[in-house]
Amino acid sequence: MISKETIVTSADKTFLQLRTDIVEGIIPAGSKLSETELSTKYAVSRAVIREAINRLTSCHLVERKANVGARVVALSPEGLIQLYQVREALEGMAARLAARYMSDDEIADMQALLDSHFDKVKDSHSYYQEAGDVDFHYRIVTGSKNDHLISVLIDGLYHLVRMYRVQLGMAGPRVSTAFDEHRHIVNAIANRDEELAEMLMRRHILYSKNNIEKKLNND
Amino acid sequence: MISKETIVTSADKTFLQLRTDIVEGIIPAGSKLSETELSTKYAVSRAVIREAINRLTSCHLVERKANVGARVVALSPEGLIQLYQVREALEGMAARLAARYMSDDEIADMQALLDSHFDKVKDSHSYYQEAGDVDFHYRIVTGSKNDHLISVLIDGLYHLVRMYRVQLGMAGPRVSTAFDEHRHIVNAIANRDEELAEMLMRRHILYSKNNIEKKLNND
DNA sequence: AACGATAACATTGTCGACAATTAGCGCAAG
DNA sequence: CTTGCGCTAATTGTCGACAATGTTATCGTT
Repeated sequence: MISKETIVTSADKTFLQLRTDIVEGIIPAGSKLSETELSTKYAVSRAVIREAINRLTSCHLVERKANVGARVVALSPEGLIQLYQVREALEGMAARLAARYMSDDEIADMQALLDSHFDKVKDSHSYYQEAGDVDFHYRIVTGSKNDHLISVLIDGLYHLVRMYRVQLGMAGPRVSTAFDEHRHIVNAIANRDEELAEMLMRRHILYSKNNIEKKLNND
Repeated sequence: MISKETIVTSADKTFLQLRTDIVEGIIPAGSKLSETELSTKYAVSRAVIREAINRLTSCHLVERKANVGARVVALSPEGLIQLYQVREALEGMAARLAARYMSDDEIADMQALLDSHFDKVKDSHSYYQEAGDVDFHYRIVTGSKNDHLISVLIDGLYHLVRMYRVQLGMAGPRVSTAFDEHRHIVNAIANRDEELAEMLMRRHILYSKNNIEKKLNND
């Protein structure tokens, strides 16, 4: 995971900049990444561009072929499905481990977060609160205390998820139902019921996938 | 995943060399990786060493701090537990997807593989057949047809697993029991029973973890 | 006109040098 | 004796140039 203190080198900044530009679609999906071009555009040497691209490659945001170049990944229905398959496995396990390892204080904090989220949802009814959703999943993942889960999800998959959300323009509705699911998951964690926590999280992600697929087919 | 055709650049070779040297313990766990030192040792420029180290960082085989340097990861009981937690989630899902997506031919091949493995185990009784075990898990993972699962496991976690196996000197016994578990998993996949396949794979990995933990405590 | 070889171009891979940052050491002050 | 400051040495970060590879356009042949 990358905190603000770790952003020190020029390569760090360029990596983050490039990543948001790709996720937000400023650099289109599937487009070629020319090293020389980017180095002039971002005003850094080719070496730092190369390092940034290599890091993006390990996030699966770009693909690179030797002696040919790097391209931003292409978004596809199959890619989305595969992404959610992995999310289901990993976040399910994260919920299980969160039920095992989160401290009572952390759980209380998460419940408070959910309450404040509820107030916002209650007021502006149809407004999709992405930040709240993201916050919730972050807490579960970090609550697992598992470094692999944390890095794979937070440094890797979540950015891809966001890329799909932004570029295929899916900002739910599914607010109130998703909120109830969050509530149930937190309750299971508070009860230290690992089995149920994992099961509910997997269902939650499955529903989310089905919802997105439905939207994909209707367009 | 890296096939033989993709090993073309000097950085590729150096990366692979460094990786095996780390996994096999030739470069000790926890030791510092000096760029200049390695560049003379492997007879390449510092740039390719840096690229190799960066790739190893995304495999979680080394950790890097800005302006300080890179160290080989330290092996710890907690690290091993976390590793197997992720394996359980990912390989469980891989088995589920293998039951869904593997072709009948692929399944038949895997059954044949298991038969040949059985013959070898039957003859030399106490011999731990790591290659067979690795082969089996590879087939399941690739059978999932999920690029994320494939790359995270085969390019990443498996090398860490092997590093623990080699350096903590755990070459099972657990041959015959593990073999039976493999057989059951393949049967579930052949029956297209996703639920059972996932469950059996998760149990299989849990048992394996418990077995290793037991050996760790006895030393 | 179509195809293949070849040469010119553009892009990536590799290298050595310089700049920036950190770690270690010695010295002085409290 | 301990602590804090500053300097030196070593390591990492960044850069521009050169080498190797891939791509494209041109030209000649069939």
